[in-house]
Amino acid sequence: LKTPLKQVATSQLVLTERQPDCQPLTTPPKPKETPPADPWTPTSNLKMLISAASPEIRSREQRRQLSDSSSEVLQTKHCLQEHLLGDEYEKSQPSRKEKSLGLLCHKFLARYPDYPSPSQKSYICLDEVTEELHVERRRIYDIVNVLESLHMVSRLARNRYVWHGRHNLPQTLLALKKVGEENKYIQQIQTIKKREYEHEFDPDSERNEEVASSFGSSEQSEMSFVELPGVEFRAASVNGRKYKSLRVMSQKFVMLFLVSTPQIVSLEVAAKILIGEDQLEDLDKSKFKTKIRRLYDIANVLSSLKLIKKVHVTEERGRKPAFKWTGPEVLPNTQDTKLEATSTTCSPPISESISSKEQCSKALFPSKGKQNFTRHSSLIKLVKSIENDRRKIQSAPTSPVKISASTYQSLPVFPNTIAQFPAITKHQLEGQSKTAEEMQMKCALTSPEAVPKPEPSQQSALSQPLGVCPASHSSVSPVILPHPQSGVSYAIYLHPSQAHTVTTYSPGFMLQPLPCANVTGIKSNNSQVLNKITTEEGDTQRGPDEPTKSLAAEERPETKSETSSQRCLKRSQALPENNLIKRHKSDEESLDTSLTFFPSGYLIPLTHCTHGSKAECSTKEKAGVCSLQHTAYSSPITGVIPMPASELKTVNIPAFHITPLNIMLSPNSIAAAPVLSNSCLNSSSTSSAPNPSSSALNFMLQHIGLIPAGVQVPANPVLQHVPVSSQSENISHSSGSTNVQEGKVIEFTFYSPINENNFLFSLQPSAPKEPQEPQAITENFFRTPGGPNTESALSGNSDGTQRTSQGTLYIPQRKLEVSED
DNA sequence: TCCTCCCGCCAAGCA
DNA sequence: TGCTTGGCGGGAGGA
Repeated sequence: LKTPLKQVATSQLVLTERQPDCQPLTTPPKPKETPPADPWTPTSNLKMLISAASPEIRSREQRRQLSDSSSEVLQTKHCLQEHLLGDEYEKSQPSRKEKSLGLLCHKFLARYPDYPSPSQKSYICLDEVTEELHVERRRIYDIVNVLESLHMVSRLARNRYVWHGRHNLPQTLLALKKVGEENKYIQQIQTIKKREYEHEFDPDSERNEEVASSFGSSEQSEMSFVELPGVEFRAASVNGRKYKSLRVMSQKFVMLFLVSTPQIVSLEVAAKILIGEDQLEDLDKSKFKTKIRRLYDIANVLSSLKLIKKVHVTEERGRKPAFKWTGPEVLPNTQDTKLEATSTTCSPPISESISSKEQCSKALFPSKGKQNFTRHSSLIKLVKSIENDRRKIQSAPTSPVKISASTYQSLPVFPNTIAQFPAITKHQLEGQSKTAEEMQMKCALTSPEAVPKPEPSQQSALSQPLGVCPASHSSVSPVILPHPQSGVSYAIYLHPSQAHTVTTYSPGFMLQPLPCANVTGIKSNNSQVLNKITTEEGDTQRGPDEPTKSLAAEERPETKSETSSQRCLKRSQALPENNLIKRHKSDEESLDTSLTFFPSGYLIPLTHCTHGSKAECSTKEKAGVCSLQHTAYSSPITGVIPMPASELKTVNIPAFHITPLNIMLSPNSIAAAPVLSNSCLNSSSTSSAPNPSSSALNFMLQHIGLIPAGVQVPANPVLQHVPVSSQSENISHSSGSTNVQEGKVIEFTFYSPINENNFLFSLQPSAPKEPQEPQAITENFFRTPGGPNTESALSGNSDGTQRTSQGTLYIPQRKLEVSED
C-alpha cells in the first residue's frame, strides 16, 4: 500500500467520488500498473478539481479512462479485500451516509451549473454519470426523475437527458402551486389532519369511504405529469407507470409545500395524500411504508436542491418527520412573481409572457373543460365570510355558542390555522391581485354606499402606498396611506424591527391585507419587503431570531408631526403604561431609543359602517356619546384607556369591515388552538339589539383563524375566569429548534388613533405574567377590558379622537414543536 | 425500537 | 430480444 503523496481534506469529496469503493480516510491501495493519471498525485488532484469544475474536461478525461476504470475499480476492490480482514474491509466501505441519495445528488448537481447558458446545452449521459459517480444506474434514475419533475432535466432519448438547470424552476413551481390549488391540497391536508385528531390511522372500509369522499375532487382531476411549455415529457413509460412514477409523486409532494402554510409537510400527511390519490388503494401499512420510502427518496433530492429541509414536528402524538420548504417563494401572479424573482437572488428574473402563461395553464389543466382563471377561491371565501357576517349582524341577537369538548376534538384543523393566519393574509393578497371585476363584484356584495367602487386612477394611486410615505422615516414615523374616497389617510405606526411587509392598498376591496410596513425600509426596497411577506409568513415557526417582532406593541410611539393621528399617538404616549403596553425583558435596549405604536393591526375603516349612516356615526363619534346600540358602530373616544389587567372585562369591537393588516403575533407565543367560548359569557349589559361588534369580532377571529368558521363569540363576553397565562414564559429557544406553544394569552387592542374613520386593531402577546389560577383554561379565551358595561369599555377620554378597546385572547395550551435537524 | 433509505429484484416498456 | 426504466419492498444502518 502506498501513501498518497498529498491528500487534503477539501479533496475528500472528490476522492470519494472518484473512488467510492475505497475508504476515503484510509490509504488507498494502488495497483502496480499505475496509469499516468494517478489520482493520488497533486497533479492529478488538480486535474480532478478542474475536472469537477468543467464537465467537458471531465467528460474527455472520463472517456479516456473509461475503458480502464471498471477494471481498476474491481482490482481495487479485490486488492482491498485481500489486504484487509473481513471486519476491516467492512469498515473500509463507505458508510451508509456516504452512499446516501442526498450525497449522490449533491455530486450529481455539482457536475452541472445551476443556470447553464441557453446556447450551451449540457447533455447527460446516464452511462457516463453512473461510471463517474460509481453508482448503480438505478440510483441515477431516482435523481433524474425528481429533477425531471422540476423540469431541471428532460429526457432526450434513451440514456440521454438534457440539463436545464434552474431556469425553469420558478415557472415550474408556479405551475405546481396552481395545480396544487386546483387539486385542493389544502383541504386534503386539513381533512387528514382532522382525521388524525379524531381517530388513529385505521384502514377500515368505513374510513376509506371517508377518505374517498374527501379526495373525491382530486380523483376527478387525476393529475398527470405537469408539463411546462417547451419542456416535453418523454418518459419511457409514459402510459404505463406514469401515475405512480417518482416524477408525479415528486411534483405532488412539492405542491403540498407550495399550497400549505406554514410550508411544512409531514411525511405522513404527504404519504396519505399520495395514497389517497392513487384511487384509494388499500390504506394498508405496506403501501403506506412504500410511499414513505419513496418520499424519502424524493425528499433527499429536493433537499440537495435546497428546496426543502428536514424538520421534526412534535405534536401530542409524538415526533413526526417533516420537511419544510426552503426554496423560493412562489407568488401567484405575474406581478408578484416578478417581484419575487427580482428579490430572490438565487433565481433569475422570470420573464413570463402572457402566451406562455396561457400555454402553461393549458398544460396544467388538460383534463378540465373550464379552467379559466375566474374567481379565486379565497375571494369566494371572503365574500361568503362577509355575507355571513352581514347576515349575523342583521339577524339573530348574539348569544354565546358553547363549544363542547367534542367540538374541540373535531376541530383538528384549527390548531394549525392560527399558525397559518399570515397565510390567510397572503391568500387575501392573492385575492387582492385579482381583476378589478372581482373587486367590483366584491364591492357590490358589500355596502355599496360605504364602499365606493374604485376608479382606475385611484387604484393606481393606491397601489403605490409606499410612494406616499413621508420622505424621511424615523423608526417611529407613521406610514401614511392615502384614502382618496374619504379624503383621509391611514397612518400606521410600526416598529422597524418587527414590520417587514408592505403591500398595496385598494380601498374598494374591503378586506385588504395590509401587512406591516417596515418604516425604515419600505421606501428604499419595496421588492425586498414584498418578498419577505411570504417568506416570513410561511415560516410561523420563526422566533428565536426575531425576539422583538411581536413585542413592539409594548412600546410607545414617538411623534414628530402634528397630524391628527399623531396627536392621538402623542396623547397615548403621555398616558401611563397600562397592562397592554408592557416592556419585554429582552427588548429593553431597543425600547430606549425606538418606540413604536402598533406592531400590526387590522385596519378598520369606519366608513364602511354597514349600519346607520356614516354621518350618524360620525356625529356620535364626535359627541362621544354613544347609545348602547350604537356603541359598536360609533365613535372612538380619545385616549388610550389605561386599564390594568384585572379590570379587563368587556370589549366592543366596532362593526366595521375589517381590513386585516399583517398581524405579527409572535410565532413563539401563539399556536393554533381551538378556542372555546365560554357559555357563561354573558351579554347582559348590552342591548338585545343586534350587536354588530360581535360579528366583526367573529369575523376577525375567524378570519385570522382564532376560532373556526361557524363558531360565534358572544357579543359582549365578560370575563369570568382568569385565563392562565403562565405558559407565556415557556417559550423555548433552543438552537435549531423553535417551539410554538399554546397556552398563551394574547392581548389585543383596538385603537382609533388615525382618524374617526379608521380603526386599527392590534394583537400582541402578553408579557409574562404571574401564574394565575388554572381552572379556566378551557372555558375562557376571551376577556375584555372596561368592565361588564359595554360603554365603559368604549368610553374613556371624550375628545372624540381616540379610543381603545382591549381584551385578551386565550389560546389553550397545546404544544406544537417544529425542530430542525 | 423506530426511523431512514440503500439495495437490487424484476416487470414494463422501448428500440 | 436485449436493454432501459423504474416500481417496489426487504432489510440493515443509524439515532
